[in-house]
Amino acid sequence: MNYKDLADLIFPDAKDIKYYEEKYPERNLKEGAVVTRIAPSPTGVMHMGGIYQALIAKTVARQTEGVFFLRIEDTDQKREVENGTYEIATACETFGVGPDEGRTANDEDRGSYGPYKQSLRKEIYQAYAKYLIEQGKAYPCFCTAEEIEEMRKKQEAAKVRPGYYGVWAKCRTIPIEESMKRIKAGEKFIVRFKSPGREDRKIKHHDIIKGNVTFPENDQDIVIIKADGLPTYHFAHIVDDHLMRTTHVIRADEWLSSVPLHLQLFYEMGFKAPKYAHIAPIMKNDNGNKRKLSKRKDPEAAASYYDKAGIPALAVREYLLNIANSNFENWRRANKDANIEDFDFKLNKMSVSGALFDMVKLLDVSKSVISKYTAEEVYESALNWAQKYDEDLAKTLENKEYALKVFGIERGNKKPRKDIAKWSDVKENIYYMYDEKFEPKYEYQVINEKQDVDTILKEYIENYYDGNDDKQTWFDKIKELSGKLGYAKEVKEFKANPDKYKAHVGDVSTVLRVALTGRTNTPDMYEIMQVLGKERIEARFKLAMK
RNA sequence: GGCCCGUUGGUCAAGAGGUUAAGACGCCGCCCUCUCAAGGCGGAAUCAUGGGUUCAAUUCCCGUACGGGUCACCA
Repeated sequence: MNYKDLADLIFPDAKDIKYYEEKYPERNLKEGAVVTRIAPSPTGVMHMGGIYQALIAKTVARQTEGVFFLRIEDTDQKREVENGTYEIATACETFGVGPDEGRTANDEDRGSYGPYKQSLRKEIYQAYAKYLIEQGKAYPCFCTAEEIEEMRKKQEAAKVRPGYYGVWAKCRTIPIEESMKRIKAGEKFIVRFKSPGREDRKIKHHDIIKGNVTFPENDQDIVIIKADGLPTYHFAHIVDDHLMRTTHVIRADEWLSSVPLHLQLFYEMGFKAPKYAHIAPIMKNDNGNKRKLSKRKDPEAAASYYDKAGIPALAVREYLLNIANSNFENWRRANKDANIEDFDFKLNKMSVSGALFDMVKLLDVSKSVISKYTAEEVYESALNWAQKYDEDLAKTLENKEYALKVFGIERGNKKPRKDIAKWSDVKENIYYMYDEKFEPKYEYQVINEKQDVDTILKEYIENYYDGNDDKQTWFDKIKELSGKLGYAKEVKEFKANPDKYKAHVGDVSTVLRVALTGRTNTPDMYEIMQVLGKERIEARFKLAMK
């Protein structure tokens, strides 16, 4: 009786690992190409942190002409949620961080290193577990949950480290014959890794982001195959990232402390370990306390939140890049029109500690991003968003030709407008340009007497407005009108001699603006008038004079 | 609690043994201007703390406090 017999008894049908080693050969990539991945669990909606991770992993892969893939980690079937894979895959696509290969939204594989869903890889894990058992590096453990619990209590009472290690690892020393007998008798078991580590020895590790860290060696005989035959995260990570030929594991820093275990596992399997980059999570200020964005407590943790709000995916990516590499914004100022793909992202420039999520800044980034859009792009994006989330807006936008004119106001020139931060802002920004949506609100600030207002409006439309005027002429006429009615033609002139005039040209303009749009703040009034046309201007003035 | 990691304005942060300690968001003021959004200019605001090492420490070392992570048949 030897380890081989034990291994055969436990996994009689498992293939030799050579089969998989040959099936998933080294990737044929150019020198220095990086293979990265995201490996989320389908346990609910996609988290912002997941998008962040995906963006970073994808960026690094792209920079080196490598590969970025998506693997679904569904080894905990209790926590799995329906449509989990779909949620993850579509969120990646909508935020522009879709993988080169991996599991797709319709639960299929794309790429030749699959399956990319762990529950479908059961036999692979078992083959590798068998390989370990054959070498005496893993063993069956018959301890029940109750026994483990009892052991933990004893350890607590004795004030020693909890866990399954050293003398506490009861099943580690069971003779092969006995193990086999118990298995044949139908006793339940799981498979544990036989750790060669010693807690009193240190292991040094260089993390790309965290830098040099020193840990005690792992000495825990962790579970590698659970009662349901599926692997634990640790074991799946080793097998998958080896077989999928991942070169850089970029993951949340909650994993940092299991690096000693992972390194040990890679070593004992005879695999080359990947490089690690542990990302600090995105935080939130919760009543003065900094904590991780929480899927459960924070609506803004869900990736879908940003889609619903109408923040462009590009803005989200820019903001995230901002958090990731703080020199991004300096680069952005120097390269205003450059593609974010051209930014030289550096993993090792990422912050070691988590950044507080700053919605205000995101919105500022978003404003800049949208300001660079053409009217056509604004239209398409806004319409797209409206069709998903705002029927009324979508209907309003049906007339594309007109909508393009509206979105074209102060856009496309050197200093484009920066007033839309998210598509849900659009309504408020354009509705007054639609007669059926226009809601008059006649609050004229300085010039308030109805008679004065009416005179301005009447005079202007009858004797001054001409749709063919260029902007300068157009404004000169408003000045002229102002002068005629006893208002200062220049604001400065008014300020110098406030007693000489009733008001100034700015106030006259305000009257026109309010009558026209129902608001005191609008984009350039000349352009607004151009879009509305004389008839509609007149109609609105008449309404105001009623 | 053990083990890891961290702490520069309100926020994101650059930075180096000697600096007027970058820049961005936000805030305030001014300018521009027909009003806003912008844009331009300027302002307030930061090296957690105690002890070393040093001619010199925010930067290096040790302690303290605070924050984060982790200690599962969850990932």
